[in-house]
Amino acid sequence: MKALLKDIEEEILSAGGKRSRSRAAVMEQFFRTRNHTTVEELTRAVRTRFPRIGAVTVYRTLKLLARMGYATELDFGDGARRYESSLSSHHDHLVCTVCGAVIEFENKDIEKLQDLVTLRHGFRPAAHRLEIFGRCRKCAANGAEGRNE
Amino acid sequence: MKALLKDIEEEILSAGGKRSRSRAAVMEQFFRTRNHTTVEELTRAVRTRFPRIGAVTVYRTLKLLARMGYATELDFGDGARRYESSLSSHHDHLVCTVCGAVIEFENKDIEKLQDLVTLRHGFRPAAHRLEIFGRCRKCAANGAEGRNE
DNA sequence: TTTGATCTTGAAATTCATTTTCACATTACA
DNA sequence: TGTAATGTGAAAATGAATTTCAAGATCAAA
Ligand SMILES: [Mn+2]
Ligand SMILES: [Mn+2]
Ligand SMILES: [Zn+2]
Ligand SMILES: [Zn+2]
Repeated sequence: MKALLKDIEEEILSAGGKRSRSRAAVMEQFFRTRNHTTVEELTRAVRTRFPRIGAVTVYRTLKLLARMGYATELDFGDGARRYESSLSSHHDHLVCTVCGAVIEFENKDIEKLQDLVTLRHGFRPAAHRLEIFGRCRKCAANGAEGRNE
Repeated sequence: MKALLKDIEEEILSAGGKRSRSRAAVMEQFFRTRNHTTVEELTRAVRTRFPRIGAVTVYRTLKLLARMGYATELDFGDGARRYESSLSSHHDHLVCTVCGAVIEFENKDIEKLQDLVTLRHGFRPAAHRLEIFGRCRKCAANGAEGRNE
């Protein structure tokens, strides 16, 4: 984690960037915070310790991390872009439309079938996303209704 | 197609709505137009014949069709919501990040594996989306680069 | 038909996430 | 240090989508 931040800083430096305390604070908070966070959430979290850091810097830092491959941009269709660290291996998501819970899963068989599909179409895949929306176990039991019902 | 529009009108009526020429024009254009269209595109198309129809009506009509189950909202991550008729059977998409081409595919095996995944998590799926981004055959041959490279 | 309650429309205003701008601060490096 | 480049944060701008509202259309009951 300490090493990770150091690596990223080095990479920024060798790309002509400079170090910055604000950015370091945002990055540290990001890798520490729960996954699938929004800019707004992360900004609030960072500000408890560094009240002067603006949301713009959070936007910029997350975009930078995404460009560098250390973060992945997500969109669960609720109006706010979400980010997750790309250190954990690739996975897809079950999104509960009632309580917002996000369950991660990984399924090699699905991925293999995807490769077959793209191959069949002469398509060179670069990325994919699979999101399944519905009710999590708890919310299904409650009989609660989601945001689209 | 004529019958479809009639059905939708009836359904709107019996739900307490009223007929409207503008909405009828938008709906007809929508089911006639190419798939995966944006509000902006559809508005332009409708306006060639009914110049007084505003974009707001197109927004409203598409939202209505989506709510009624006749249209599906899509998001290919390029900033504009897209819609497609939900009359054709369920399918997922390969999206070329170079030329914007969209290839539809359907894979029952993938869907079955998805059901296994949700079952395993006690998750009640209501909808899902699977999008694979990359280069279509033509753009891959060209060696062209996409919007994220 | 006329009436009047209700729905629909389109322009303008608003919202909201994100991006851009810009003056000032910070950093790297000689 | 000096200085050229990058980074910051507040405010302004952007842009898609939604809301508001006054005027227009539709429908069922008289
Ligand atoms: Mn995740
Ligand atoms: Mn499609
Ligand atoms: Zn839930
Ligand atoms: Zn292409």
